[in-house]
Amino acid sequence: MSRDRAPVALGPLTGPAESLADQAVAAIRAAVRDGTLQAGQLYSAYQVAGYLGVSRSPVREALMRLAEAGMVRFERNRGFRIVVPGAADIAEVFQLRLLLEVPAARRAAARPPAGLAAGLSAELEQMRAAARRPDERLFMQHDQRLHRLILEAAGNARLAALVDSLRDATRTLGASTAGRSRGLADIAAEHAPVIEGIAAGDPAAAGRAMSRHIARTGRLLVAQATAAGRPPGSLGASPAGGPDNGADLWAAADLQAARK
Amino acid sequence: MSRDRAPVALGPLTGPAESLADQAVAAIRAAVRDGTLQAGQLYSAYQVAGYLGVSRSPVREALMRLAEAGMVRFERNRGFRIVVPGAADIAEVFQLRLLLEVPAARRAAARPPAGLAAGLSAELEQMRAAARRPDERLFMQHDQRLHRLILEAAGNARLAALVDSLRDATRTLGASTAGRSRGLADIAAEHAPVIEGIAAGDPAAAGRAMSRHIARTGRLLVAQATAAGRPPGSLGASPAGGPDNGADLWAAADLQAARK
DNA sequence: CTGTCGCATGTAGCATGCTACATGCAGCAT
DNA sequence: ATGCTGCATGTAGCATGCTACATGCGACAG
Repeated sequence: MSRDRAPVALGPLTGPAESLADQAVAAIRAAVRDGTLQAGQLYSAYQVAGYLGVSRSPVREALMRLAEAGMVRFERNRGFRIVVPGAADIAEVFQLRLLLEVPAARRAAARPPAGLAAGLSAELEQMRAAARRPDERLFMQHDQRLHRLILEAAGNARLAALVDSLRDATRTLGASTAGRSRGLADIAAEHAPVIEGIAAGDPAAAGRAMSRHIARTGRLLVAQATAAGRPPGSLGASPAGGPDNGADLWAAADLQAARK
Repeated sequence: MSRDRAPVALGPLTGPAESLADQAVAAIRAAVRDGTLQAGQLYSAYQVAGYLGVSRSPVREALMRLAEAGMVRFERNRGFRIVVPGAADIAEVFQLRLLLEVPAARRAAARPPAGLAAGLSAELEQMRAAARRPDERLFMQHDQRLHRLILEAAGNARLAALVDSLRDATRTLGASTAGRSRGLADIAAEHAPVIEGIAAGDPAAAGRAMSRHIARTGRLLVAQATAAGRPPGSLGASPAGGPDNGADLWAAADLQAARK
């Protein structure tokens, strides 16, 4: 090493921490949120590329990632479509979220990192504020952040990433549920006992509360999808499924059995 | 509709059910299994494309999917590397498998589809046969099939796909554990109580057996990765992790708590 | 002998060209 | 009128061209 040289401490620049494909993913997610890309409608990677001012490659890559998450679906030589998850899809996603997020909440309560409870309370407060406006987009944003804090506290990065991916599959549902805005405050309230359980270091309570919250949300969305059928005319991919669709989120029942 | 025409019933050809990218994924997985692509070594999409006789596009796509599963890692402007999972990675994967496969086993036992028990027994027999040879590759193949049968029986397609993806991340470990071939019969034996539990329609027993099996495997691999350090000189990406690495697969302990 | 620099080499990432194919619609036979 | 057929249109998927950059190595200054 050289002798005298001003020691410079610079972040390694992180490189292009955000490749065009990453940006495209974010842009498409945003476009779906605000309705620029409507669910059920057929689009092409061509137009999206032009719309974003980049070539088709990164757009295609972004779409493929989202397709793997179940948010979009490719139709060979036709285009791609924003997927409206059917009741069966919603049930699957929420079954998985139960399996993953409930233990995460327990873990977070058992070994809460410093400052976790404070961060959670802050997010909850933001959710309540957003519910009062009401601003559903903002609400969902803080909801996601709250859940993410818990998942990260569980200390398993893959778990957090997985749940993020699962949320993508049901992302179209949040914005499309008009008239449900009245329930935002209720949804926020469901998070309170989770936070209390974590703050109190009570894994069982935190897990129970999280289980209730997710199961309730899942049941509501499944029922909504089942009842509404296909209101606008979009076709929700409902592969198989059968009549006992969702099986009332068997994981919830499964957890009950395990807790016996 | 026309009047008289022989009604022909042909499968819709499934289209190119196997795109080049899909084939590339399979080929790369196989190459990793049989050592054509060595873990820790640096390769490029260029050479793989030539090796497979296709262009870089589908190869890149395949690599990106595998990267998302954690099997390979891209290094900007350098190439890609078959990831040797560190102890922390292994712990994460097996935590998740516990969270997902244990409930799946319970569900399969609670609602066993027709013929499931028979199929499971057949796979187990194949595993035993492979253990006697011993043929580790064949063994692992039937092991995966057995697990997949259970996951599919749980009736959640995403769950099955997820676990498949998780297996990719630890795929390099199976073939590299020389001298462990003696334990193949033991591993096969661990599956027996799972099958019995499912056949008997006893969810609790099936779940317990599956939990033991996965936790044991995970602990073994974590210990192996921790002890061996880095034998050949390959660098296993061990981001953070700390000393309490793996935390003995907290999910296992978490399940104990839940079963209280 | 040691540390630094410049260059050749090779890659990921992005842009763009090319092909087979799925669909919609007009024209035609019936 | 009605159902089939051929073609124009537009897309996914694959192949290929292009650029910035990360690294290894050898020349060279100190």
